[in-house]
Amino acid sequence: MNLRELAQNLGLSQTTVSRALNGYPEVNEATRARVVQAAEQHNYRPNTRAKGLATGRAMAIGHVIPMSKQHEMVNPVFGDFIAGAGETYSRNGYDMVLSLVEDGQEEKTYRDLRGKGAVDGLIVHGPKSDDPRIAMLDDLGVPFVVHGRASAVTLPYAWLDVNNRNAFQRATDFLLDLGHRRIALMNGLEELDFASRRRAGYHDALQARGVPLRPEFMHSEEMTERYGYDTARLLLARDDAPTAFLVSSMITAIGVRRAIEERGLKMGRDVSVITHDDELSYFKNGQDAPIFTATCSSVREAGRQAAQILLERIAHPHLPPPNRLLEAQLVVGGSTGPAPISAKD
Amino acid sequence: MNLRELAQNLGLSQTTVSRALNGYPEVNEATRARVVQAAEQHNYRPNTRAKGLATGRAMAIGHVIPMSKQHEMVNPVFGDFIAGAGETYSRNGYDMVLSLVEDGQEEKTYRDLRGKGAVDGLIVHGPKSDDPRIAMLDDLGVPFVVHGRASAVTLPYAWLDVNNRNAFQRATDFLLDLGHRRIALMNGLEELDFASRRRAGYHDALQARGVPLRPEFMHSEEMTERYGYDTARLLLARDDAPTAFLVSSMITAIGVRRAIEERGLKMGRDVSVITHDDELSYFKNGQDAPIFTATCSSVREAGRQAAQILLERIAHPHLPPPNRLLEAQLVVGGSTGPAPISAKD
DNA sequence: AATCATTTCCAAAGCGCTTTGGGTGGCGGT
DNA sequence: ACCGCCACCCAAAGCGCTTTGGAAATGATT
Repeated sequence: MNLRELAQNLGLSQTTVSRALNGYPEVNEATRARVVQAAEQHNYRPNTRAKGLATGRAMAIGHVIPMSKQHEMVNPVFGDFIAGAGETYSRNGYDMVLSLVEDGQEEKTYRDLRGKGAVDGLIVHGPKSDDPRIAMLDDLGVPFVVHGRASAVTLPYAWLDVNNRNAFQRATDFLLDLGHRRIALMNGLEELDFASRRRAGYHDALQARGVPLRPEFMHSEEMTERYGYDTARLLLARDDAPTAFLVSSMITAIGVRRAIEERGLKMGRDVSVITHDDELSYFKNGQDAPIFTATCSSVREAGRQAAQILLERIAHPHLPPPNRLLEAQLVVGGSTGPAPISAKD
Repeated sequence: MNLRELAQNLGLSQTTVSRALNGYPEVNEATRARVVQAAEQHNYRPNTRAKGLATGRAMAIGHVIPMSKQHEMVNPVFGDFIAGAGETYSRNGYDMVLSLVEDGQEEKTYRDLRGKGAVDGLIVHGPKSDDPRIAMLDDLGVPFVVHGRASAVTLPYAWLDVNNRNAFQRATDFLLDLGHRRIALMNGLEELDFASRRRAGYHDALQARGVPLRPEFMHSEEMTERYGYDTARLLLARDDAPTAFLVSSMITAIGVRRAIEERGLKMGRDVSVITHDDELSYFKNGQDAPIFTATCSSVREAGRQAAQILLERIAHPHLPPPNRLLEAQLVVGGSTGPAPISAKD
């Protein structure tokens, strides 16, 4: 059933039917009711492509998901981020189109999506500190919102980010207050902006207390469970093993926990762990008694808000690009405790 | 830059330019080369919506991701499944459109996507045993492929599934061979078809050896880490605690491990665990020395193949719907061992 | 030189919608 | 009775592409 047929059916012109359906005022309410009812009855849905052609809007948002080439890994937070964004989209009649692209090939994909007219706006995932995509998209003139920031990029752009630096600074402070001095940082890949900000927070906290930075305690990799396990295992085998771990992802923290327990140690007593927690749906950190002490920030909520910002940006492209900085909550769980006396130095 | 401008630029008609670009034979190779070069130079991309309108094909595939209402949870396997499917799509020039929908609302979304003409085909995720979507899509006449099966549906439809029953039967046999008799099953939600097939495999293996089924050892929930922990904790506190766990997801198995270790027991010695492993990218079960004994089947590969089947189905809708049954590998890791003597009954 | 088949190109219709720029009829006001 | 004004509706153009049904030019054949 298309518009023409529907109009014929009703003995009205396409114009009138279209206007009735789209809520224009210049159509009799009685007529509108008739039209709406007929549309419903015939299960009429305006063809997106035709509508898009006529209006010049795609009513779709593009998400380009980078995929690490080496590990063929897609970051698990995307699932929840997209779930959040999807809520906002569907409430506003937008579709979501997804492209999974190998690391570094993203530019072409953005250009394509835009060039083809497949999307009205884009969300940029996983920004690097000096991410070239931002300048490119700005240049292309397509509305976009970055999930995260690109510290080295100076031109204004819309972003939504967690205050990673502050979160990790506070977490480090918390460990220092507990008497820990040998604190390992198990970061994500530091080409990614969020990771370098977290490191900065860790740095600042240590330096403020005069605790020297030890490169052998600072690691940076893709945040798999195995990375957590392997690295923690090596570190715990040292004579001067860390008494605390600051970890960038729940999944990696689980690997760390495995290494701790394998060694016959108890997390929270012998070794402390703080992790960042994106509040992934299948990894809820326990609402009543959190397992991990964690810096918490819902990536799903981030998705919702980023999408909202993007839609506003599409509606008002001339407005200055908005920014939103979400603060993470430091939630105390069972994975932290005072540094063991023997380890104090 | 659109086709008209490009044609004007070249002093050719739109027809010729279109044909040159789309590889039709009736255009001089020299002309074609000129056209292709100009298109490249001007960064020309045909407008998808216009193209779609003209051809009647959307060049897009829809994925409707069900989202559990209660837990607001999106199944973590979707990320990897979609990554696999995405590879196939992009190789074939298809886009992927995603809708996240509350459990049970999926039908409307399918209808919408199809009615709007937004997609040429659909992948059905998370089928229930008697899933109404299949009959509906069949009725709508839209090509689709089910990831999994719906046991109670009799009409022929295209699906791709893991042999869950066989996998869990073999896993149970493996545990029985090791002397385990008290084997707990920690299944996913049994309204989902895969879960009921896994239970059937578990049943069959136990009954073949005359081991009675014990309802108190059979659990079925959404596969979170917490579910694994909570349930295993309760079970392990029993006098007749299970000596082995058969778990439906790696994430839940991690919760089980946590409960085991918290009790001061050692996984693989005191308590055995076998889990199904979808080979999620961030949870690789260790390539050298697998942590868990597991029934392995790459959900990413499933995505690739399901997408492939769908594209073939779109190309040849008249062919009988193909099915593909993937066998899971039983990989022996460190989480299983002989049943403790004391526990033999 | 005339005919015919190929090759190469083109004009125009059409995909299903929105939107511009009116038209028509009824009503109140003068 | 006339005018003007709404309220309601319509015909047709246009979005950017593909595709049908030729036409013109070229080369081969008689």
